[in-house]
Amino acid sequence: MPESVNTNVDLPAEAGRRERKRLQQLDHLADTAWSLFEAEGFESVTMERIAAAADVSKVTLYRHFPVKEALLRHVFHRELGEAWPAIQPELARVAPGRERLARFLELQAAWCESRRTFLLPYVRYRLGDHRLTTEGRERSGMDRIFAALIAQGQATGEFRADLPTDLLAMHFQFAHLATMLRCLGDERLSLAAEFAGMLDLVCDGLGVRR
Amino acid sequence: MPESVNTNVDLPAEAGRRERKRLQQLDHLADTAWSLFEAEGFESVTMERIAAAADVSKVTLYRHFPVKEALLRHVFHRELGEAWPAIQPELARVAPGRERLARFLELQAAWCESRRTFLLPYVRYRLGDHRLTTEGRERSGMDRIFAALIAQGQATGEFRADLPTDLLAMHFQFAHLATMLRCLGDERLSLAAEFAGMLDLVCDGLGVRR
DNA sequence: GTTAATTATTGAACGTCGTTCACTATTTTG
DNA sequence: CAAAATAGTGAACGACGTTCAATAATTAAC
Repeated sequence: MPESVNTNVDLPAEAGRRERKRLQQLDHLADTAWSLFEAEGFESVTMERIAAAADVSKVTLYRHFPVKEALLRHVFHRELGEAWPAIQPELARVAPGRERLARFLELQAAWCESRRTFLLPYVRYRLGDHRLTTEGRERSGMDRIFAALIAQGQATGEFRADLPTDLLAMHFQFAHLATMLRCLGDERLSLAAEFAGMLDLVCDGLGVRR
Repeated sequence: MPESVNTNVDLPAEAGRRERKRLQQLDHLADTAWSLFEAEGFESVTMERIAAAADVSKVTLYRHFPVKEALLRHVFHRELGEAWPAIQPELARVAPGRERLARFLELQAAWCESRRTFLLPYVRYRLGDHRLTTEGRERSGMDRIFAALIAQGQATGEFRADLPTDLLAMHFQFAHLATMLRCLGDERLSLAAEFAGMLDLVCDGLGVRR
């Protein structure tokens, strides 16, 4: 009896006109950047050209996206938000905890393959990001999802509850990013397989099971 | 009866005069940079000023250290090499595997505290580094030590041997760096305590022990 | 021991990054 | 409507990291 997955990715929460304009400005800038990235590659495109293509001052672009990688983050985060309605029922089909995490990673692996070209700068960016470790701050979509899925496993007693969910989620996310980094550096590795191995290692641990 | 710990940190392996000069050039540049960092902080010091202070062209500096963080890496790595003779017998006193890893992390925590100021840029740099995931390449001192300590645990049967040592070491190092990042962002956290928690989590895993 | 190939170093110039500043326009609040 | 907060602009700036042609030192080959 699969209850609600409950991982609220994002709620726009309609505010004033200024906020609305800001959000569509974010989308406009990210869309412009993305088409340039696809046409010429991430490295080749400069912030100045993105600003020019979006018909916006460089300062304005930097105000919204302090570094180029943040544009990738916006696109990816938005894609996740759009795909979420389809993912959620898929997750609800399997048992919470480890099995559900595994299912999510499978879906994620497929998406990653389709974005492989632009994933490396994004992963590097996320790894160096403070937000991965600081609690309470605005977290990425992925972060919230991992935390929710892990909390479900804790609720069923499958995962240990003697450590805070956020700490477990942080470690899981680092293992996740590490695995992505590993696969991106070696074409021969399959993300799906490496994700499965990672989940096994993170759940069972380094030590042998007694 | 503690056998040899066997984690060969570095062997100079005396080569020609050119290599010898190169190595002392590395030390000279790193020493110059380090004294500037201590006097004015890591962020404030530019590569140009380091080059000037070392009486060397900017191009020469960049040839040896492609980014500023690599200077930190050189200093830290050298410090580890110098401290290693004192660390090794200390590790040999306790059982291999988890206990020895714990002891190493304790010693490391103390060293980290003394370098806290300059640790953040270093950790970020290492996280984004490809070498953390690619196999076979020249690895950092820490990487080699973790791999050796884990291999010892595998040899005694305490750690699982169904996955390659290098993969376990990679995950351990990411958990290690993640924990450091976490502590550096929150003054209230004690590195020693968080390292202990990390080891517990990595060894026992996310799942509850049956 | 002279020659040839490799490697280290240099200065100058360049493009990009990301920031600063003073200024204008728009939206929001009271 | 006035005051305050928020977006946007252009120009300039310091720093990053790279490129280039040219010179000096080391190593290898004949």
